[in-house]
Amino acid sequence: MQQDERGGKVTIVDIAREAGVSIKTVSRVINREEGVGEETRARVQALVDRLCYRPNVSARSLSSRRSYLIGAIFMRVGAYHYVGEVQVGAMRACRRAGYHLGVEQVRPPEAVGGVQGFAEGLRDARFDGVVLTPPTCDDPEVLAAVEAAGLPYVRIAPHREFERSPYVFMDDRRAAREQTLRLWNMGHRRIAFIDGPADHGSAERRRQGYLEAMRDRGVEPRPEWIAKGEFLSLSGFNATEALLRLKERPTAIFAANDEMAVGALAAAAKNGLSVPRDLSVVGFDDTPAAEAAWPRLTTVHQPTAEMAEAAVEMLIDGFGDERFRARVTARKLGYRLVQRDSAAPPSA
Amino acid sequence: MQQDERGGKVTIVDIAREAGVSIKTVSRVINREEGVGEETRARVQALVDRLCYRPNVSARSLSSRRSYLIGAIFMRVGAYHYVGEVQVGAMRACRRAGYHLGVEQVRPPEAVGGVQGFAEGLRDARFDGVVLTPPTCDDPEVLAAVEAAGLPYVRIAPHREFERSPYVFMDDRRAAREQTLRLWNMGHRRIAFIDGPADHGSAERRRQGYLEAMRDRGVEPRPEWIAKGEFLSLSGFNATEALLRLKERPTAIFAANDEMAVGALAAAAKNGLSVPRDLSVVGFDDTPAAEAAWPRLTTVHQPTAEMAEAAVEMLIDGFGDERFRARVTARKLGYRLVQRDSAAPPSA
DNA sequence: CTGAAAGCGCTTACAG
DNA sequence: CTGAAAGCGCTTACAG
Repeated sequence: MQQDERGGKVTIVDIAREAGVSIKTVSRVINREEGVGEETRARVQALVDRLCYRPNVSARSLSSRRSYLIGAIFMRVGAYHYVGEVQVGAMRACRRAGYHLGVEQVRPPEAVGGVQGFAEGLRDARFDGVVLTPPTCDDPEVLAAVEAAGLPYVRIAPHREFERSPYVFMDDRRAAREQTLRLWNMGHRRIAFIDGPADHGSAERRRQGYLEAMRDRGVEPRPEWIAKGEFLSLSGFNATEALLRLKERPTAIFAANDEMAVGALAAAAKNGLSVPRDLSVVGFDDTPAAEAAWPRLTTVHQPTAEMAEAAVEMLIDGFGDERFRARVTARKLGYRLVQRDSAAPPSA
Repeated sequence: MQQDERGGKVTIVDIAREAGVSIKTVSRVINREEGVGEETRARVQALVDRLCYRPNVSARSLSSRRSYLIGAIFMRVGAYHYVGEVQVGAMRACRRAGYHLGVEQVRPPEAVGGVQGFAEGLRDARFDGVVLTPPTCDDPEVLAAVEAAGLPYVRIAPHREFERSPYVFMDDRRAAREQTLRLWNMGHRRIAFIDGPADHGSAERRRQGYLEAMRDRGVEPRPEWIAKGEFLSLSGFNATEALLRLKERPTAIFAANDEMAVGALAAAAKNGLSVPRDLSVVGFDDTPAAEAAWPRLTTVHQPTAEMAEAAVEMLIDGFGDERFRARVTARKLGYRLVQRDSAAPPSA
């Protein structure tokens, strides 16, 4: 029982010797392969349990050419709540399949180094595959680096080149359309939109949904109703201040994400407007901030963790498949309108 | 140049053959070991560059017993902005040293599975060492699991057993004391405190700093001035509503973190109070939410990314050292009071 | 300054 | 149903 004490030192050879079988048979048992006698299997398994045997992952990786490591790729890891949600979902799927999760960051275009450092890191990160989160999923340099490294990948919510890889998505455009119509149906006619950053496809899709809804109702939104935003709360604040300075104020503001909607709430407070009485504000994503805001934010629930979970699942499922890249697949997850307290019919 | 095209297929043997040296010499060059002739080194290095040779990490791990993987351990990955900041700092340190970052989650005590699943995952996550973030850094079961796995570890902001491992910290108590005195010096006397969850040592240290400051000034805070909180915005909201219902309202609220302070701001708005005119609110951490709140939040800057960076550095530096656990070290990082707009002298 | 040998702990490919 | 052999691509320990 010395092996026990030296922790992790037990090898397949020890088990084989004790069980009186070859290492190949032990290998079969731990990998749950077929074709092992019932009695043999039980004897080996008992030894494995008793000696707390754990396969050495590096050895397994070396001979099988698999690392059992999945990479999640982010830009701006520190900035968004999104990152944590993605990791929660990705870890769920990893754990189920015996994989582990690694994290890599692509420096944003404005930073020095940029994609260069990422490409180098990717080579010795030894991932079996990676999941690309927005906006890296639409970045040509990132895609080129991942493909050059020969890594299978699944994209989360890509905006372009849908044939280029499997991906997971939800219908942002349709959700934004419904979100807009909800305001319309309350009686709002001057509905403004706070846009997201140019490199985030979701912002564009949500803007399109907004435009589509308005046009469906016969209204061409004025250019000044669409304010620039950066998906950060402060940008929502500034955008709202600008919107409130218009001669004909909007009666409702649709922010392309919750963070900006929270900023909009703050700007309303600063300007002495009571939400939703004087101004309706709605968001998108349904982050914890939406629930915690005052008034609580009417928004759209995006199943972020579930999307990441599905992406990792697709990735792992595809590992058996030679033609992974060719076998184009997509998984669509549903959204849900969340009705809270920040939107109401316009007064007067 | 066939090897080039098959990407990553170039091995140390290929380089050795081309260079006319042994694989051991190639190994020396790629690991920058001493004792290689200048000309030999140059010749080998040129080949490495030309053939885009990258060492196979699994092979290296198997023979050297190092994975070049660092694990960051979290509880509630999805909940806090903190998680992203830690990862940013940890990745900085990893990248400098040629390491990569993996993420593991400990299910909170309330979840099924709990530490059990974590301990198992840890065994085949093959980390060379881990960084424990609050509150995992004070969880006896987590510490036991990490030590049982034989992993070196560094804790971030632990609350107990400082001799048990190296750690990184900042002086929460002192910072909270200063934060409280800042309110005192503005003229506030009824200063309330919103506490954090019981398993977060930082909440306790901040509460102690608050109490210390008040007692220094000869005031024993009434029990009802200390409200329960969970570090989440909604709990700050609820705590503030309760505080505002007291017969003798506090004139200032110190929330143990920014998220709760933002919730406090929302509760003030709901109750028709203008901050800071009718109520001062201050936070702790200096997250992006603090800058984005309205009014912008007066808070304390905690160098989260830097603390994580330092922790990973200490971990990697210690790998050479046999007596890592024995060589107790700690690194202290500084905080910074951040003056914004949510605190002012009490009116009247 | 350089190298030959052994070995890390598994899986693959094949044989029976 | 089971096993012997080879090999994955490096580093370690040793020799000269």
